[in-house]
Amino acid sequence: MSDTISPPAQASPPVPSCTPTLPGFTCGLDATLRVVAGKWKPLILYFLAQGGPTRYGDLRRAVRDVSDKMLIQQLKELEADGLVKRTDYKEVPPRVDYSLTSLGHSLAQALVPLCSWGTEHMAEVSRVFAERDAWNTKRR
Amino acid sequence: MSDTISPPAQASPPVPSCTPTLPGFTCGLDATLRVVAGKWKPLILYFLAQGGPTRYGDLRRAVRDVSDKMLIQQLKELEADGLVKRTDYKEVPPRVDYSLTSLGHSLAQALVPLCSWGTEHMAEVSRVFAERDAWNTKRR
DNA sequence: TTGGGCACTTACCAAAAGGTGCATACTTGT
DNA sequence: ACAAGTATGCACCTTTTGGTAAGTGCCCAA
Repeated sequence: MSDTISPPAQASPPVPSCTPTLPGFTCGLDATLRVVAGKWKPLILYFLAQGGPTRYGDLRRAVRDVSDKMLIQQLKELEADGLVKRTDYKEVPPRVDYSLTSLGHSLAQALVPLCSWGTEHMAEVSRVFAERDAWNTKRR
Repeated sequence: MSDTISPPAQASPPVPSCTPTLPGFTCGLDATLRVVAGKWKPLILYFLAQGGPTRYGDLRRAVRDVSDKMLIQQLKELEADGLVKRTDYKEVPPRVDYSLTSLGHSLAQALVPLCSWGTEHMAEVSRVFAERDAWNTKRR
């Protein structure tokens, strides 16, 4: 047919196709993204993946810049999505801790390459963002 | 997975720590997320990773449900971030196509595990979302 | 001559996401 | 007595995000 079959002009292996399996999701990637969408979710997940069960206050201090409202909200969603487990010790000064479920753990694993990518290419990303921000602030 | 070396509650510690390397980013994961944030970006990236250079109209039709405004906007950002390359053929009926840069390709690779995760756990995710949506629509 | 496709651009709006700050009920430390 | 810490809840508000609809300039087909 067409002569345009100059194979992988790019050395990298082809990305496997993302087949739509269930209604409501265009593909697996889509499904994943809905679950990790949220400013702090991946960071929470990743943080929990590194340590064991973590108390709310510790989490709060670890994920700096997060507000109570946001942290609680995202934790609740993660819990509802079956990614984290909340343990309430019903004690007098409240004591609660959060840990990953096995599902949460598996997701955290899947995040590793993203994290690596970011680490490897952080310089480029940083530069690009600096430019964009500079341009934005100049314009505004 | 790691074999059963799980004496403590902390089972598998294969998640490497995400070290803050540059100012402005808490970690590599953070950096990555800023670049792929956006409702359509991962899908665009993933789609471009599967085929070669793609014309705007084709992309538009492929990523169904995306509006012109959104597609253009996200493409522009991806281009500004050095992930996609835009080629304008300056022809009479406009002809433009988009392809991934090597940086874009590497990011697409990093997305593969996320895609797989979603595919593998789509049933769980789907169920959880159905519940949540049902609950929301009842409440509203 | 009208209509459609191409690759956008713009103006306007609704919804969602996220932030601030106060309140709770109880305890411990000063 | 009072402040501070604990883990949240809630009301209010701003910012960000995404969607709709229209328009642009050009060409080709009917």
